[in-house]
Amino acid sequence: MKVFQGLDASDIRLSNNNLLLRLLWQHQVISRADLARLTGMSRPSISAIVAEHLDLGLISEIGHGESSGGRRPVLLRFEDDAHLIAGLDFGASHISLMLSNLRGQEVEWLSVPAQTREFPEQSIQIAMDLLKEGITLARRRSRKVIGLGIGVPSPIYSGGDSLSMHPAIHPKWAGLGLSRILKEHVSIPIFMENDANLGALAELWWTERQSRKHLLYLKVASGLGAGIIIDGKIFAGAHGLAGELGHTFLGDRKIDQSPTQDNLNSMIGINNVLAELKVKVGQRHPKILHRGALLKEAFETGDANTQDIVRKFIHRLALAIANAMVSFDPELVIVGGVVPDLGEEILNMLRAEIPRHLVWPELRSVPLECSRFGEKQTALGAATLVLEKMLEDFELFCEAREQRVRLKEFSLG
Amino acid sequence: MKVFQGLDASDIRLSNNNLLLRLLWQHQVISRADLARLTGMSRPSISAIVAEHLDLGLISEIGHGESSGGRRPVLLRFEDDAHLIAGLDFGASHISLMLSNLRGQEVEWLSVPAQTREFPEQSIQIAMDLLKEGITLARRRSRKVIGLGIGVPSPIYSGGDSLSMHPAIHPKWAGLGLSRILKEHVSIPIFMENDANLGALAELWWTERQSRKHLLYLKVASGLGAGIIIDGKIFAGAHGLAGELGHTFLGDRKIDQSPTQDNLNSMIGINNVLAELKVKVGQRHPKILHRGALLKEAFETGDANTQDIVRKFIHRLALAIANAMVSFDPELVIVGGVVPDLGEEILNMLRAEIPRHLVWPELRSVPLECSRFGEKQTALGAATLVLEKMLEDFELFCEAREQRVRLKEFSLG
DNA sequence: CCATTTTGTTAAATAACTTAACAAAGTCAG
DNA sequence: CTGACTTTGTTAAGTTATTTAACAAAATGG
Repeated sequence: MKVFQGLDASDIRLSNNNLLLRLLWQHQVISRADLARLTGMSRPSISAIVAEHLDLGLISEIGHGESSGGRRPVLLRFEDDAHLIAGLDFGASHISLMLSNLRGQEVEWLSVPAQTREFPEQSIQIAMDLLKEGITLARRRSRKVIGLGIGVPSPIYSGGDSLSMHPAIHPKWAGLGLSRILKEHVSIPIFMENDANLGALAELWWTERQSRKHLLYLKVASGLGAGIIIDGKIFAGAHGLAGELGHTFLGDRKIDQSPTQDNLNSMIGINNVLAELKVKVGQRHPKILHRGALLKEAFETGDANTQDIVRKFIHRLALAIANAMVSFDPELVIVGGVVPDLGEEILNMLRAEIPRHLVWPELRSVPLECSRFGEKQTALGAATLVLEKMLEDFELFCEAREQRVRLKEFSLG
Repeated sequence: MKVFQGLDASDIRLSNNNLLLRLLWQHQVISRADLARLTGMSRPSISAIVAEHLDLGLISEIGHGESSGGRRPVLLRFEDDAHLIAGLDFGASHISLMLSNLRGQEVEWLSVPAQTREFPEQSIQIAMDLLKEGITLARRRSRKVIGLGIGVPSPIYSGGDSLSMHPAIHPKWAGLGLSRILKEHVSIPIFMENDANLGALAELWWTERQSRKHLLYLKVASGLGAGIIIDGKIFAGAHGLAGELGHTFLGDRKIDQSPTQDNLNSMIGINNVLAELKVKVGQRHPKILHRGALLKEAFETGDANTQDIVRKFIHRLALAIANAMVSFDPELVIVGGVVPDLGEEILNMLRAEIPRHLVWPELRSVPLECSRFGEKQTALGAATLVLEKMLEDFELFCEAREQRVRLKEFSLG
């Protein structure tokens, strides 16, 4: 119904308000006169809106800029540290919380080992505790946490009034409405997304790529997941399943095979590859993300057979990436998960093979880069998701004034 | 730069103007009072905007509706036949022109055999002639053609100031800026798109599916192409290559194979399948689209070996569709090209196999339907593209008042 | 040092919407 | 059949956000 809503004068103010906030954020420091030039709006209007933002403390006047032949402009600065954002990551082996400022800069980092897939209740308890600690830390800095982003290693499942892990791959989470449970205990805006999509979002926002409209992020870990950015936004599909490339097939598959066999998750998943290499995963690499180094080591020190297995892995990954590129036609491909730890030699094999599977010149010259945030990728992406929503609709800032945290009351069963 | 433009009062009017036009179009017949309720706008505002549309002749008052306990409402009707739209299809074997009204209803249909891939200049000449004839026919009905949509069997290539066929797969079209050439001779708004995307658009708009946000259209003809609708809009990717699924790979591909071998185009393309079946394609089936019937016939009358080949074809197609579904996560899948002519038996084989490759329950219950517009699919989609643009930005209607057609002057080299 | 430029503000004008009031045209109970 | 009530569409006045025009403050520069 909202779609068919007519606009009135106050909607203009809302829209222009958000526009100026975005521009102030983007430019960090800018004058009213420049804002007027940038937007085509008149200086009186700019002044009126800027006054509101000054009142709210999101920007401040920091003195004068250089004259360009007349009166010197007053410089406005976006206050990156006005508030904090929480990014929560339900990883495979850890639950982590990042507190970031409004520029995606890490302020606090907390991480606790946890088997999220196996122990949902315990995981939620850990998340609550982390959140509580994060809010305490924020308070110590006299800052408020204005929003919470949550990353999960699963497509987002919309069950009833809540978002949660997908029961098809997280059966023990079935019936646990994660977003609802958290909402009952934290009264700030909450957003939830798949980890690969958040990884893509982090790359889009924090590595000089905000101008890219279409971006493909491939996370190779225990399986293969894609984060898809279309028109600068996460694309999740009709049921949150878009980009679940681990559940696609490459080989000459038999009709009677189960869809959990022989898919890209099993062909490309790092644990399967390490198992095939008979590499023991010891205490040295408790985090899946760090198992790329094991593969690198095996390749560098192994015999011909070992190298063949690695080559086969890279071959399949190259095919999967080429296929995904033709499907989504991105401007940039970023590979995350274990890939950044594979080392230059293996990476160059990958970079060399992909174009061999592409007919289109445009795609052959699409850059392939490594993700840069390691184990913090998802948490940072989760914080970024909150920031994105807030720069989009500034009213959320205003609503999120008073947060009551009642974490102590939490207990399941 | 336009992105950062601030809004002012006249933008509200523009937006509300378009909103009402869309609603009038959707409802076909509706009163001012209902429009006010639907949009949340006040009745005086509605009246003011409706008056403008009445002036332009896009709607008319057609009497009174039923009373709901008070004064009877004046009913407004969208005038579907106020203008005509041209949809031009550069097919593999034919060039066709559809004139449609503003409801996607066919008014004229012209089609001429042509080898577009081989003879670009001749094809353009044919298209010009068709367009000229179409405009003449429109004039005879005292109607104006207010926009031209063009469908091409190629990704759209943006070279310089023009859109054209992609030179990588249409080498003879290299350097021919199709949209520019046509723009020089027809002074109405022109839009161009890939045929699979237009097929998807036609399905979205004209078969009670306008509420679907994400839709996947798969055209199986000489190759495999996907039309992708995301959020109700065509998704073409960064270089117009999104959904070129014929250039992805399924089998256990060798690293040194060329990307033009062993891809889905060759595995699923109808001509290759018919060749494997040793079916002679005679005069009976000059159009690729109609070769589905040959496959059906072969399956129904053939020996075990023949049936196996058809089964293998369906198996591969099922895998390709399942993979595409996991990638794009649509609400609905529509198969076009030769598939609608394969008959119920083969279609049921396809419908039965796809869910076997899907883990996600949501995807297993996504409907698979056949496209319904046959050889007119692309031309209808092209006309639809124009309509979409115009309902989105009504100003295009106003600009397209005076069309000067100088088709006679056209000649290449 | 004075004319010119640039910036930011104040005051009046403009454009689109809203609300309030009203007339027209209908329903419905008694 | 009549009078109270409802619904629709219009007119007039009020609101909100914008714009333009005018101006003051502050800097440049010959």
